Amino acid sequence: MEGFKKEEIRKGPWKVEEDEVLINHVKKYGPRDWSSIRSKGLLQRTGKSCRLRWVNKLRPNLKNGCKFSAEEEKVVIDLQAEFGNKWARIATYLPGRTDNDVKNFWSSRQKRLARILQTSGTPSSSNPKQQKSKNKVPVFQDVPTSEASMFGSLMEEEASSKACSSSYLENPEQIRMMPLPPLVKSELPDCDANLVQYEPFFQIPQPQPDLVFSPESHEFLARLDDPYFVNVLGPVDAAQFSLGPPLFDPVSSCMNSARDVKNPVTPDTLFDEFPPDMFDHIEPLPSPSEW
DNA sequence: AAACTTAGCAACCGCATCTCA
DNA sequence: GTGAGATGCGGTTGCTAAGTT
Repeated sequence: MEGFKKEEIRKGPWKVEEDEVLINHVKKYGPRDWSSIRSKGLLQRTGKSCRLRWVNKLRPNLKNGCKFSAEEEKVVIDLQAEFGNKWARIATYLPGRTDNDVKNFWSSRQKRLARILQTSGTPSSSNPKQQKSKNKVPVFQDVPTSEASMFGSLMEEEASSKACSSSYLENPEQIRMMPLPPLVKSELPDCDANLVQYEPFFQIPQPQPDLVFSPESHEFLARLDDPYFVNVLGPVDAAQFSLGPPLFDPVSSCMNSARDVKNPVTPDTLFDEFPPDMFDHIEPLPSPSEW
């Protein structure tokens, strides 16, 4: 029985003792030879599992338990637009974040967005109470992934930039014109104290009782089912969002305060294609500090 | 207070790529 | 050149805490 147990591969949550063993292994041999941990009988975990645990939780200097700051959010959004779902690559621009962190962050964000989309697409259910429940998170089944992803970014950025000023996405001129709100230190306990977030300073108009989409909005929503949606919109591709080193240094940017957002190289121009009342009825999103 | 929903996170799985004998 | 094992990556799942009804 004992021998049988030793053959078993343990799965599920890691115990503190297991973490200690893993840490000791890394101290001795470095972050490699993961499979030898099991073959030596140190842990009943696969090499893959050990590596994942180390990379995602035990590695030094991880920002565990710290929510994404507005700046980190911006970096993820920008780099996702440029690289696509290359989470590991994106994570290299975010000190202390893992690909898993980025992936989870993006996934949550997309779900939120999908809900907003669904809500906004059904004007008849403008009752907020109805909207909050019953809304199974829709997957973008009718919209090809790339389009859904792209649209996802943009939709929410528009909403969040108004709702919580998470970082950017008003056009540069507007940003320059905007009186800066008072800065508040993030109150998240484990976070980098240097990270500063804005208090919300935009207000989204409350939903109208009888919401009516403009003809432009109807046309736009109809396009969501069009597999060639992106083509319809014109030359919108990742390259357009490219930030390029001269304009943007994600590493330093994410370590600086939100005040330093001065390179609004964003998909703003794309919004020119959107009907102006497209987002009028969207409820404000909570600021990132409230997630 | 209980039931239900949602968001966030940790971990697993399968596939791709790399390394090395 | 090739095959096996190790490693890396992205997608997905399942659990839990918090919020809502």
